[in-house]
Amino acid sequence: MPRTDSIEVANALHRASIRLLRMVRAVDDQTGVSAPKLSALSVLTFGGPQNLKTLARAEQVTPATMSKLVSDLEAAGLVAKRIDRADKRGVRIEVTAKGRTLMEEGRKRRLALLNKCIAKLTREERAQLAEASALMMRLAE
Amino acid sequence: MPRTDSIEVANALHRASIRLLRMVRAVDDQTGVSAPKLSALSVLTFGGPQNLKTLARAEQVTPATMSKLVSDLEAAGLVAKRIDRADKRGVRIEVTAKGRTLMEEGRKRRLALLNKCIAKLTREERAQLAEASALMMRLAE
DNA sequence: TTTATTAGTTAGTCAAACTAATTATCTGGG
DNA sequence: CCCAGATAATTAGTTTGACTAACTAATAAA
Repeated sequence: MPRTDSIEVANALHRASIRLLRMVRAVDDQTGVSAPKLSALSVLTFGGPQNLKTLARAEQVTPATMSKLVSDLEAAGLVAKRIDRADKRGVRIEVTAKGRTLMEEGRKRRLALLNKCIAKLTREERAQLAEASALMMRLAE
Repeated sequence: MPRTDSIEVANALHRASIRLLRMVRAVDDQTGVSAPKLSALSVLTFGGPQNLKTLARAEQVTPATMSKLVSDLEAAGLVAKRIDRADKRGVRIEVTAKGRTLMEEGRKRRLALLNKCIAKLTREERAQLAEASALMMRLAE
């Protein structure tokens, strides 16, 4: 039975989170695209086309930082930029077919990894983790 | 009732982990010491004095990277280095009193944050998170 | 219509990661 | 016993991603 006082729970969660993210990153590295770029690409894939400022805020970086990430993604052919017709200062950034393919391959790789670990858990344990995720989101609100 | 298939659980955990670490980092930033340095300091505090190679492995960085982190920590008076008597190639790195104080203050700040969130959970929810942490560690083995 | 604001980019800086090369020390096989 | 090779740490140099500040271009407001 694990300890349930705040500080112990927090430390355990902290360590576990670090480990988990490290494992996922190892798989994502295989795409050849860095984590910050992959993350931005993911936002564009699942959140749809958007302008630079919105994307920067979603990723919690400055517009200047995002500008560079996006221009690198564009050079790699993973996103396309187009000037916003309504406001010519703005750009509309969207994922290309190549970008989508890369994301899909990443998803497959991640799934392959999962079949080697999460699948080993029982249905009950998976449910436990799913509920814990919801609690963690509530915590960090 | 959250979904329990692998890919959904994994995505939920991934997002939750990112959020949680981001929240903790905001507090740790107040120490004025960067996350990588703070992490190394933590290993030294709880794992005791050790040589550079061991510390580098614990933090999963190259000895070259750790060498710089440690020399910065030394310049800040948070750790002390001493040549190993048994093997003069090696150094013994240990936390100073100042380093311990900083860690302790960090712990207090983190606790203060926790009293504003984890404490809001019920005893049962905390137990749930504690068990989930253990599962996450098993996942990432 | 002039002034202020907003969107994005560019330039320059910094920290932290890496690899490769260097220095100093240790160790084992002839 | 001693030298060749291994090992510990550091140093040099590069890359990436973060920042701020300064800039251009376009829009909004006075």
